[in-house]
Amino acid sequence: MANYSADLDGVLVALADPTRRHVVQALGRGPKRIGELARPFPMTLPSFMKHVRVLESSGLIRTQKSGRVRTCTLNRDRLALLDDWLAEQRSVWEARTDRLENVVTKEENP
Amino acid sequence: MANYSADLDGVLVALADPTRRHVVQALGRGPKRIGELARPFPMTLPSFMKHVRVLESSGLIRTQKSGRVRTCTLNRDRLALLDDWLAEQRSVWEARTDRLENVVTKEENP
DNA sequence: CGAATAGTTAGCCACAAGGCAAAGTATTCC
DNA sequence: GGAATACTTTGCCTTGTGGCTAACTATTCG
Repeated sequence: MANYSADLDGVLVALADPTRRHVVQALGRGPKRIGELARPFPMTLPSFMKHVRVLESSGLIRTQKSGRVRTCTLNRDRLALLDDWLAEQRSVWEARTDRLENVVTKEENP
Repeated sequence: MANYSADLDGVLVALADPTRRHVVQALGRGPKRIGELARPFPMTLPSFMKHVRVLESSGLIRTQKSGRVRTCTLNRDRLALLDDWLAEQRSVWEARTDRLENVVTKEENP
């Protein structure tokens, strides 16, 4: 589990920005170099690089430099953290729904 | 669909904070009044209220005042936006995996 | 070698986010 | 009616985020 909450926090902070979500989506189609990734966005390269670093430090992507080119890859495992959290929430309110149904049942058959 | 991206943005921004995630989790167990919700957190009420407003404007919770008490309720539909986005990502990279498998297959049977 | 390419570093700026204290407004209780 | 309760509003402060320009450091191509 290794600090689930802090990790989840990083992932959510990273995804709470449209540019970064677009990058995640683009990388879903396969690895890309920085320049290629940056092209669609109306911002300078240094600004774009900040987003890349946020994504990298959240663990959502990995990057690797070979020669003068840096290539980015999506790390799908990290998105599972979100799945897990959502599942947890669902389990919380399903438990509650069950309790409510018990109440209703008891009222129906007193 | 009504501006899916902006809505998703609001939801993710709201969830990208541990305090607000805890509130969502607490409300999963049922509606609660502001004071009750705020109690576990080491911050003043005005600060806490800012979080409540962020959650409310993201649509993740609804609030309603009766007398001097404001009650908060979780709006589960909003979490579905996240489910949808995750499903979309999965479909993107599953499509890619399929393409890769085609390549492998072609290489195996040239 | 020299020029073009691909990032990177450094430094700056504006504004949003998250926190506080203090004072204000309804409600509700005695 | 007066005191206690349950938020609300105001105003302020610090830090973090996202963006820019300009200058710098490799690589690679001709």
